[in-house]
Amino acid sequence: MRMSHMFLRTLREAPSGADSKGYEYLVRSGFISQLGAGIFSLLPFGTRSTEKIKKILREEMDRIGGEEIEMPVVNPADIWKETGRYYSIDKEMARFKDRMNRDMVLAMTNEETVTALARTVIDSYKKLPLLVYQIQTKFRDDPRPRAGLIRVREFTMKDGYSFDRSQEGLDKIYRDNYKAYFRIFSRTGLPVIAVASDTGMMGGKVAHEYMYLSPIGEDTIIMCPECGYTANKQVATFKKEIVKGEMKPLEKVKTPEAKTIDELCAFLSVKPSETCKAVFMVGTFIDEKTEEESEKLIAAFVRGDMDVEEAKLSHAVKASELRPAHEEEIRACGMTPGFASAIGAKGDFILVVDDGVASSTNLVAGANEEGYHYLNTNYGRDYEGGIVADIASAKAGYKCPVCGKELASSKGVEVGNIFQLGTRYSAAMGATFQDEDGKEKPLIMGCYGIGVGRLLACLAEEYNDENGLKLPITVAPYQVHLVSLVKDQQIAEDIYQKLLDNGIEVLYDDRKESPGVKFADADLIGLPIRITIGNRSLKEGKVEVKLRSTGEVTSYKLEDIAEEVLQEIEREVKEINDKVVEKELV
RNA sequence: CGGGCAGUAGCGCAGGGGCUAGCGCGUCUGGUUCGGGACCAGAAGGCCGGAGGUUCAAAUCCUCUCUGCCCGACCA
Repeated sequence: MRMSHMFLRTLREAPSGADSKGYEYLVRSGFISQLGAGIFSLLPFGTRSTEKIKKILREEMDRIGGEEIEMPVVNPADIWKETGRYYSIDKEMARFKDRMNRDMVLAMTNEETVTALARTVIDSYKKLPLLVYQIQTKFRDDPRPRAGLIRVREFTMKDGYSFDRSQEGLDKIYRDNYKAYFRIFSRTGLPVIAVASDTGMMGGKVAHEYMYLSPIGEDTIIMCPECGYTANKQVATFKKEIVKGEMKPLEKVKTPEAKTIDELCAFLSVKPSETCKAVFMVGTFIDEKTEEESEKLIAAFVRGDMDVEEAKLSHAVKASELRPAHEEEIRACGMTPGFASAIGAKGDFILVVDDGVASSTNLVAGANEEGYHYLNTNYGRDYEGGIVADIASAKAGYKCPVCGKELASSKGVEVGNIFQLGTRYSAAMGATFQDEDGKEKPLIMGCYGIGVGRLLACLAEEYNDENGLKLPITVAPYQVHLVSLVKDQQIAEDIYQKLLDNGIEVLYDDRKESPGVKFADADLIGLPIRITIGNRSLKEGKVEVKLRSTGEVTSYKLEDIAEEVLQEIEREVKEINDKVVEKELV
């Protein structure tokens, strides 16, 4: 491609609001352009890089037996009503009516669509397992897009769906995808880790997220440097140190002005781990049959030295949504904010007790009376019932649930996820197959997603320096940047042609610009191999080759240039392929 | 959805009641340069986000509204 006629404008200054280097360079070098909040155009460079990522996705999905399909973005709402997600997903899904006044949605993911397809295509166990995937546009009306391409509203996603007849079959295809994902990310050059994750709106049980560890990430990952345990903070567990002793008699004490755990501990001279903390939320529940929404107060109790993890709590009570409770709602159930416990509570609420509280003895807790606390409260003796579950937040410094060593935490960007869906969708939509025993059974499904734009954003974040991008050769928009500094265009034209004839992807800077401008742009765009044609080396019949990754410069004879470049391309591709990660799910 | 900030030339910004709205970069013309964002001369380009109001006079003050960014709630 000749730069003199490209649909491109490089920027000297950072766009306002660019908070990360990766995003800044993607805009400045002309990969992407913003149209609205969380809505971007891909310019030629962005499109080419994206296409390379898609090619890797296709190769790796095909490798594990995937078949590419393309499903519609616009869906009739009916199928979303069948699974109930039309009601359970809030404003994040764009909805509209067509001219006949029919309810329509923009499919933000395609479980419903693919299940509707499976209904018509799959009838016998003999066809199973099946794996289909697509690379398609998604629109999710995120309330808060941010950080360039990291969190957007419209994006391209590779979403795959598997169908099988047994859990064992699902386990296998899930493992295949798990492995394929590591190959995909490592072929693009992005370092990722897989972490156990929350299933969120997808439903289902087993799930993993692929995380690119970076401070620009919004997810928190808990990991054990010792044994390798990793999990998203939303589901991470940890070893709770339980203080167990002889149960002592309940005792009410005056604790004026001790509304917080800190104040309480200071006043009574106890440790936070010897207290019990109340957190009140109101959950929204949807009746699966009538689809009616109702709200209910949730009183959650964790030990004073821990915090409630909302995702865990939400799972424990099976709520579709949680919000903080108002004071009146708490009082209506006989509990006193600031001095609350479940002892003496009444009315219709859901009690959730962290297992760390349930198994501890003699905790200090509120007496549900302004200015009073109880000493020596014990679950099972002073109050009982409700749900006992792990609802506490894991933190760095806590003990690893596996090996007991100290946990660490890191920020990460979720670039991919895989879910075992089970029969959540097939059962709701009647997507069945006839099994060997002649019986109709719901298909057992899995789904597998990778955000293509987000992946590019992470790569830009991982590969840059003070001058611009330096994407790996497997995802760079072109392989070679040919920069001509000499007046006689013919020499450059000849080399350009020669490189093209050898099947090399060349960006040819044929613009009438000063050397400084050309070099600055070349650094900014950061193609892996730069060929400079200048009088300095031309005198000796040579041109210079500079590698973006290392800065290494070598001169080659004019007649050898295509050959040398081909070798360098091969070397760089091999370097990445040698590092392809083959990782099995354990 | 709450809290904060901002919309002025293609991009980055200044100007905060007064006469023709500026600067840097970019763009166009001509010339000189030509290995790290060159120089000289000339030029084009703005209903100052939108709608109402106050005023003799509004980019500037007031009200409403739209849009974007940051923090939080939220989110794959």
